[in-house]
Amino acid sequence: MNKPDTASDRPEPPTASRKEQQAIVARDRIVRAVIDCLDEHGYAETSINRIQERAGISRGALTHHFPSKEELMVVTAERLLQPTLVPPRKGSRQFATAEDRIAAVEADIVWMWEKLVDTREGRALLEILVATRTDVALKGRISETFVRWNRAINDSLAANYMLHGLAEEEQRELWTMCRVFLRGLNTQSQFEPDHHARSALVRSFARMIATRFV
Amino acid sequence: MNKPDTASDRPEPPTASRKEQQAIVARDRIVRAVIDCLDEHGYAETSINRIQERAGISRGALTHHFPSKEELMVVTAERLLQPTLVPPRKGSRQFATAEDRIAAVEADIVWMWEKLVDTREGRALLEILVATRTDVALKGRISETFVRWNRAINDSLAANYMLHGLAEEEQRELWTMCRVFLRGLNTQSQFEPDHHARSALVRSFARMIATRFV
DNA sequence: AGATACAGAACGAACGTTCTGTTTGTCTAG
DNA sequence: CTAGACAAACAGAACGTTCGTTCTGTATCT
Repeated sequence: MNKPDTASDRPEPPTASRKEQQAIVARDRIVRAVIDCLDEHGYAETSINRIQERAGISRGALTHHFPSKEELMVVTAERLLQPTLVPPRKGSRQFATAEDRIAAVEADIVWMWEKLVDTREGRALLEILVATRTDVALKGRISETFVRWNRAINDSLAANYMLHGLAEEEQRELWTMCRVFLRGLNTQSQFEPDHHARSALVRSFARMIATRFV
Repeated sequence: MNKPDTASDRPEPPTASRKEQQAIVARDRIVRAVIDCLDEHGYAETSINRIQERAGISRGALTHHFPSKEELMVVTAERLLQPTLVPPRKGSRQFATAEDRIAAVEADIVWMWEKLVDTREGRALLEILVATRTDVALKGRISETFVRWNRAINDSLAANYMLHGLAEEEQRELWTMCRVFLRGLNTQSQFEPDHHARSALVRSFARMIATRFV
């Protein structure tokens, strides 16, 4: 994306020209509209018409930036995955006591639920995820992205909480369980409409997982 | 499916007439086709045309038994939920030692994954579940069914493993975590295509949960 | 006879894509 | 500095297809 410009000579900064900036803004509006539509209406009811209407742009502009619906979903999926790679708290951390570590892990799991999963973006991603399972064209385009993301976030999380007494493989497994659980929780509202009950479930689960970090 | 006919005489059993039986068979074929389509093509691509083709019946027959697509999904959802209410092993159980109970819980969680969740039916249910989140008409028809099912299965599971040393509320919470986790695992194949790795994750999770049953 | 099971044509609406214009920055020759 | 060619950004009509529903008609069982 960005050129690795050295500081020395920079006649042209990575400044986007007016036209480029215009395009970036438009694409952003569109992707934002896709996310909103996926959250509010689900994958099956997220049509080009609806996206166009939501984004407040013309049909021509939409098809200009995204020639096909598949392209739209691929870009949106990548946009949704990208910010979740940032670790909950910046930098690697040192913990004085085991309790400190447990409390930190527990808090971060709750944070993931509230800020990453139980959000418009989290629900939109789930819609794409479920749709990708059966859409071969979509799968061919983004399945590799999903796999890479999975590895990246595993490494990122493990590095942040690295514990010498516990096998690295087991720590990765625990974090994977977290992601799987939180994703499943996004469908639990059908069975348990009470939002507070689901929050309590997250906390219980977080505590259970955290205590496994010896 | 099969009548439990005893060989002797049965003058007026709840025997369905020929026409009724015909209808039952047809409806069954259709629901079966819906489940297959949901598993193979997802909710968005499960059209009336496809269902009709898959079931091998005419358009008229389909609309006769199910006047609308919504009706089709409601009936299918109920059909999918019903068998999962059966406890993994019949009858209430007594456990001599704590290890026995742990092993039993662990085995049953793996059983749930293999026989209920990681199946055509499990994936089809997930499709309906996700679609129901945003489809208000569908939600209005079956959301109550989902809530009732959740209560029923909670009671069923808790009754089967009732442990006096552990608060009932906590046991229900653990079983809920199981269902949420397994449901989430059905979307994990996008990130972790290796089926064996997911099986290993189920076993690790099952062991973790089981050991919580003190 | 009358209801039920089935068959298939016909419906308008909405889908995603493709196409032809029009406007608007960008870049370059003079 | 500017005229003008050119490409990108945008607008919207039109495409053929498929969607779910409605309908008229026929066969079969009660």
